[in-house]
Amino acid sequence: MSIASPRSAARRGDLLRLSSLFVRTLREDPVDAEVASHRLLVRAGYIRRAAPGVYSWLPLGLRVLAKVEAVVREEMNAIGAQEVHFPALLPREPYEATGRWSEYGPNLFRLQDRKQADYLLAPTHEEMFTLLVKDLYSSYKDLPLALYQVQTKYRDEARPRAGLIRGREFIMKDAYSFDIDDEGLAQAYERQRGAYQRIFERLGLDFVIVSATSGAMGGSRSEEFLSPSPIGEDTFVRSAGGYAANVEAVVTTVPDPVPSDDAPAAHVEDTPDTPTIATLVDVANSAHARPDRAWTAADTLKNVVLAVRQPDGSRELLVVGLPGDREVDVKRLEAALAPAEAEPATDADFAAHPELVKGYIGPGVLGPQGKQLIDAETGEPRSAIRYLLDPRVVAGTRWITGADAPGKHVFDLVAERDFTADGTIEAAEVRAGDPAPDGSGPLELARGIEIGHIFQLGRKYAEALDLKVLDPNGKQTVVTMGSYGIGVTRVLAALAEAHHDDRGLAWPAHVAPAHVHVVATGKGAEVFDAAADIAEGLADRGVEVIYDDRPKVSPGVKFKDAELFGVPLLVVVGRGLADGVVEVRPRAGDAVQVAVAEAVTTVVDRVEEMLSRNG
RNA sequence: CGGGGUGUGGCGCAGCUUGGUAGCGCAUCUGCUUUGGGAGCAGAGGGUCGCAGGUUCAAAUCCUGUCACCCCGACCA
Repeated sequence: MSIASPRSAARRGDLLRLSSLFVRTLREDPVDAEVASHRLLVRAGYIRRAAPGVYSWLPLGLRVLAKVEAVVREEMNAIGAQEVHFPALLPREPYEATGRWSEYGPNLFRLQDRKQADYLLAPTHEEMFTLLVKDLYSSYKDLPLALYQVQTKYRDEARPRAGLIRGREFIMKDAYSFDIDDEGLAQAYERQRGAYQRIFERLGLDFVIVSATSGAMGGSRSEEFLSPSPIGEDTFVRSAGGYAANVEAVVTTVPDPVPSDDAPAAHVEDTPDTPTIATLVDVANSAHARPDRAWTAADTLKNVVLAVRQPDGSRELLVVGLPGDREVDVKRLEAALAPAEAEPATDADFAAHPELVKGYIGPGVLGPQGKQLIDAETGEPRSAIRYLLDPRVVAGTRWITGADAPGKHVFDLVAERDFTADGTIEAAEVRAGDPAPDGSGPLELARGIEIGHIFQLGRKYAEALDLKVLDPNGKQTVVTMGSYGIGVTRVLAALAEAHHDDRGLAWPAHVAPAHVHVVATGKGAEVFDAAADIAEGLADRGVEVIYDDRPKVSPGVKFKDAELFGVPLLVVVGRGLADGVVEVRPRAGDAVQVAVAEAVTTVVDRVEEMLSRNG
């Protein structure tokens, strides 16, 4: 079904007759479909749900999928990556070796064979790629190497949603690079990055590249490709000056220290019934008003108690201090603490630490200050709770914060002068208007669908699986790897999200299931004959055609179906035939009348023009 | 895993309060009419009412249990 060049006419285009095409459109939205891509792909008969997060592909959907895959393959091949194909069904052992059999947790589909041997449905294939290269290659002369596959992946997502956007079975292109040194890895990464840009450009999909945290996968550099969309699950920031990042990766701009020589000494004040920031600000303004302006939440230092759980299971308390007008962003917090995880402190935690007075916690009992406290009962120094500050709390800044006693707060507590912490942490939420880390202006927040992710894995998997080659000096050297993924089915969904209206899909020409949709309206044989001639003529010239040859179907239904399918160019053969003309109109646009005799030539030109616009 | 909700022909739903012949729209099939924006008339086929147990002369409906699915929050292409 390749998109044959109409010019060459070397190959006949597909001609799909709706009277026999395996498709059924739905007039009503499926009740479980919330987002446009899901709703329209089901209604237009591209996909059908088979199980939660698992979809069957019908002819039209499969055609679009194949086109997306074709673009991905062409660009992968163009940078010298070679296609392989691993099983989706894999034995346990390789995943045991890297620890992922257990680390992946409940998201891994596990099963047993008749001998009770453990298997899994692969969520990703790092292990297999690494082992395959290890099997076959053993010299630096074999490198660099880049391999990829287009494969079905399985993840038992806690909550599949939004149709193809987050499924439990999905198609992913995953590529891996193998290099002898960091420089080689950096080059491989850049090649993949370039290929990704070309892929999404050719597909007609807007995207932003944001720097990302590499998270549990380890590694140094990592970027995500996001398709901006309100229904996206990732929040990212960008500035007018070109900065873009996942919120997890945003580094706070640290203000300059504030001179505090003339700051008043810290003083404790009565602030009864002020366990929250809002009540504290109210009381501060009524009972302890400052002369120049009103107190705001930004004047307060909020201390949030958390429990941090390390991968080895150990657990310790942590207090994060941040301006009272900002919330803790759990994703940023966990990214900052990775691989440890954070959880809320429990009542038992507070019971074990009587110095923590809920609602009135201050730096006085935390971190460096806490180490100086002597436990009244034992006479020993207390075990101080680790205390990390938001980077905005720089030397000289003045705060209202808890005095570690019920109903009391400290005013004019100056950072560095009156208290210090064990360090800083990027845990506060990022807000619109915050400065970009690179000075390129204020940030705006937006949502995006993650359609690709590239990162420099480094040597984690090569070490775990002992992938080494001999270097020029005859020494065993661990190979360094990169990993590059594109969610192919998700890309298709993102395309549908980006290209639709309230009447249906509206595919870019390169991925549409066909180039032209020919509709015959009317009942006379001459209409169908003329439409069939045009459809055949177009196919002969290499154009892919959907031809609505259904008899006894009203024009309204045919138009509605055509709009639902989303083929970019519509040709209507009907009432104009008496005057020797047919209508040619784009999916969204105005119709032009074309003489029947010119129809094929005109449409071929239009198709060529559409296809040459991208890639 | 926490919260909310729903299970009735392929799809969308009513019926349940107050037990008594399973219904409507779309889709499908037949016939006639209709043919430029989801046609009309007439007829037809298709349902273990999620599952199990209980109450009852009688259960889609009441009771108990269970399973599944969907939606909103913590993970990822």
